[in-house]
Amino acid sequence: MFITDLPAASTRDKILNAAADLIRQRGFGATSVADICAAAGVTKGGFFHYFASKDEMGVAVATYWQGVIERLFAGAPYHTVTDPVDKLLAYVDFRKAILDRSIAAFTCLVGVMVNETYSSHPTIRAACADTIDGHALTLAPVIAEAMAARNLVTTMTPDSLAMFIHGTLQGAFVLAKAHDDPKLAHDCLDHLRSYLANLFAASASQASS
Amino acid sequence: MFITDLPAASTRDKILNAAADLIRQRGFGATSVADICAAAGVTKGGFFHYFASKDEMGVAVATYWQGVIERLFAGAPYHTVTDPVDKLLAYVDFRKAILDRSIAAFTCLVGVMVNETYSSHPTIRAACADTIDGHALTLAPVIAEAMAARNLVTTMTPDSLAMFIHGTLQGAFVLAKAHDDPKLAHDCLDHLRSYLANLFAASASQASS
DNA sequence: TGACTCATACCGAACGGTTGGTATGTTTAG
DNA sequence: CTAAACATACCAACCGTTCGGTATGAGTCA
Repeated sequence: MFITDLPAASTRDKILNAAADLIRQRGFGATSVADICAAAGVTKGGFFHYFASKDEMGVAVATYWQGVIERLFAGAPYHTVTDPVDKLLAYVDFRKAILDRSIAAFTCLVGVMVNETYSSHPTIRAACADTIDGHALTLAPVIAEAMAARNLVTTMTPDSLAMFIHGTLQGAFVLAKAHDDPKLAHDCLDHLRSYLANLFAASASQASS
Repeated sequence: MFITDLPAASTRDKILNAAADLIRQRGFGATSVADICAAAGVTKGGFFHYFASKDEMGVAVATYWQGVIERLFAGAPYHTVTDPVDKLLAYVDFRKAILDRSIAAFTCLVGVMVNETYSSHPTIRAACADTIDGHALTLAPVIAEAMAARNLVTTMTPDSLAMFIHGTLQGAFVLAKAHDDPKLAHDCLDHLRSYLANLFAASASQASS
């Protein structure tokens, strides 16, 4: 979604919301602080009252973004699914459902930012990494449960699969942007779903106990 | 690789090489034409002799990049593999082998550019899409062969799987950048490999004729 | 051969606009 | 009254772009 649409509590949040939306459309370097101020309904004085520099604000949005997606996924239906494998698939289904918005609205902020900053702005890069991990690794426990439930014997770790899922998501976003069409992303998630389904279904036959 | 290391035939290519390397590190918006000129050993006058604007040069690099990866993959060992399934897996192995360079050196130019330009520079976006498709869809025929060879019955199309593979690659790059560590990318490609292996192995049992 | 023309390749100073950032207010809340 | 929360005005640096210029070389004609 466009988080600008949400009611923003503080001025700081208003700035962060506007920045996140603009950066997702144009990237970090191409959005000026003047643009952000205009979108947030604040002047530069207000901006630099809360952030010492544009870069510092960059790490702030990356961190802020973690809270945004936390709220977005908190009420998602996959949480009510009991079987861990089904819950994992329901997570993918939820991500698919989100794709029914405009590209700029379902795309990942930190995925965009990290491309521009990973070598020149280490602090922003680190904040992006934390945000990605913070959400991605919430899947690790349900993956671990799923492995146990299906007696999956493998060298693969739950963390690694959780990161793969989110890597695939990031890649799906890139393809959708390149073609200006969410269909590519849908197809990618279908493949991801089928990978997960096969992974846990195949081992189900060799499960016993 | 850093394509700047390659011997550049023309001045135009020198500019394009320098631009590609810089953009992969900092992004399109953050690399100035002055930076590009300095890296290419050309002055601004020379730059604008070949390109009417920075944007026009953006679509030029995106197109130029297609030739670069064509040359990179032309001599890759996976071409000599005869069995289509093995060839597909060998392709993934080759992509894994490439990850043994610095992040800026194995990362995808158009994947970076499309993030910053998909909504504001339609022509650059389109050029990026063409470049991605141009390489990704070279896998479609071998996937089609693999499906035929293993009697795979599915609604999935070769094109869709080819795009999924490259979506996964793009996502792997994002994760590697976020953590400043190619290990994440390696893990992603391992999962991708296992998806492909299972996909074509599972149907082998139900293959006959 | 040599003078003249013309096109291409490239240089580098300069321009107007924009950028991130600052210095200095003025307003508001406690 | 004080301090935080903003607004206004402004600056130096940098941005993409322009443009007058030069160097080189190929083509033409006598």
